Amino acid sequence: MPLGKKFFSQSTVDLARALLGKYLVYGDLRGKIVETEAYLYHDDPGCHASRGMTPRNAPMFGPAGHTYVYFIYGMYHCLNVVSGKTGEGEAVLIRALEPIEGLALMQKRRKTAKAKNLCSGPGKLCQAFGITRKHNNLNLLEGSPLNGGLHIANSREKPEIVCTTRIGLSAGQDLPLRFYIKDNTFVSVF
DNA sequence: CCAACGATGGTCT
DNA sequence: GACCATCGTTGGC
Repeated sequence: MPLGKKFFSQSTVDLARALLGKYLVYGDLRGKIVETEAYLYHDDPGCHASRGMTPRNAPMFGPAGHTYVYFIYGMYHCLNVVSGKTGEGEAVLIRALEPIEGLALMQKRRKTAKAKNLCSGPGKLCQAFGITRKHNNLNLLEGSPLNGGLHIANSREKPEIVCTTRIGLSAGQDLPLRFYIKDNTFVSVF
């Protein structure tokens, strides 16, 4: 079942935790979300929105449940789920998936057969799912005709969650805003 | 094994 | 012109 407005309306930290165990679905591709990071509007210098709205980060200030996809290091994309109040730039970065369906296409795009190397990082999972800037600012909510089929699907899993500091930042490194499913081997960094 | 580094281009100052 | 929410490769042990 696609998740709707109520699910995306919880606080950004709660959403980052609630997304663990849910599914990212796009066409015939499906992956279980196993690692996320929260980016907050207040007191978080690591957040793209921390110095105000710019053309790039504008989707973060929009409604919860939209996507925020950005291009990084000249060759990779990262997928976020916008969260928090409209007008305050917050989002959850999807950092890793456990591949569930559509492995053959993921393997072709990632140029590797190893399941653990298909979606175990924010750039990797966008490559495996074919997510680019064209998928920026799309509505993930159920019933949206313009979302291209990209959505988050529910599950009953209640995973055991580990919390650590976030990966790869040069500001806000000390905040405990990274979450992953305990003992899941598809996480990007242990 | 793992630390270091280069690729590569959009974004903001 | 500097920075960057990354990744694959390289070269040392």
